[in-house]
Amino acid sequence: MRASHAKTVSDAAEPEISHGVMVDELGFHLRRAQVAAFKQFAQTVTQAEDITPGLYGMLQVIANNPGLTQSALAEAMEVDRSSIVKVVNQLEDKGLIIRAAVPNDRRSYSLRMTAQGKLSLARIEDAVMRQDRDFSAALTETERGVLIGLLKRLGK
Amino acid sequence: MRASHAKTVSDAAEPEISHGVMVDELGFHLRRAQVAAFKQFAQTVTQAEDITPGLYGMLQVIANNPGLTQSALAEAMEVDRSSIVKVVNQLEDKGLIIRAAVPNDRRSYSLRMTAQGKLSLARIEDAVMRQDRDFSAALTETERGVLIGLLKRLGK
DNA sequence: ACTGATTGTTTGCTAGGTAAACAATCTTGT
DNA sequence: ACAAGATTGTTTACCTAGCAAACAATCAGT
Repeated sequence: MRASHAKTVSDAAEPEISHGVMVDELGFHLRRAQVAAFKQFAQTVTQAEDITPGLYGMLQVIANNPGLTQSALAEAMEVDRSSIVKVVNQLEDKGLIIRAAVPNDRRSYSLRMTAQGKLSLARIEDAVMRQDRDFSAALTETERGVLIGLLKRLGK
Repeated sequence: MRASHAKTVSDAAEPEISHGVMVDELGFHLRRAQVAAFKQFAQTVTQAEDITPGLYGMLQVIANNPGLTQSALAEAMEVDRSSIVKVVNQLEDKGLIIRAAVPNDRRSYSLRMTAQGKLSLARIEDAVMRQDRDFSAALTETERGVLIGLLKRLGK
């Protein structure tokens, strides 16, 4: 039984690809949705504000936990300490944050938003909010809430 | 108002990191859930069957659309044609699929499962199903269905 | 038979992450 | 007080997964 060469029936150029049992897998749909969200983010927020989802997340954590150290940030974002370095470099190069000295510890840096960083984040937040709403435009407000609620309960 | 140095109140070592407005963003929770799913997949399926989520997806599409070409696979998976090459190489090296000749087109390959590939996929599917259920163990069957249904409607 | 499109591949690039080693610095046990 | 050990940020090397462009081989249409 051949699945290809369906063009004898109709000249519909659509592929009609089957995904088998994956349509019942949560992980599959999770990945699909996430990739789609990422792409849309890139085409809107990244385009306009030159910030990636990762950088945005870091920025929010810094903004909401002023003075935290790089190690704390790494732990909060669940990435390696060494991964943080280039991220912080980028944000500092953009003038959004600073590495401030920590009074009683000359090893670590205290991460803080700059004035410009706060202004930029406000603008970025706007763009992100718009994108986020756009992305879930097919859902009602209630459904959106349900979805977030369910996502929160995943993964132990 | 300082957010840090809470250790004067109690010696709870917990970080208590705030994520600000991100807790209301769908994209944030989507990413979190997906990363968690990926990690759990790596610790179970990849561990036991030496297959990544990406490879598994490819394998399913090949299994369910036998004879499709690399370009068709690329389009189905929404990745570049050139990205497919190493994936197909890996799957072929593992003996799971073969690049078969296409009768009237010497340019393209017809991708098909090997006998061993079919056996392996059956085992892998089992592991994936278990992982997928495990990952959503906190949800009822109904909730799981609702979640998948909502995810399907996202993204344009 | 030419022209143009398609297919698979290679090469070079990027983003994001890990792991190990390291110097500087802090902390702790005795 | 101080040696031993732990932490912090950094660098380096490595890995995966993706894109983009160039390319030879091959096919399709006129």
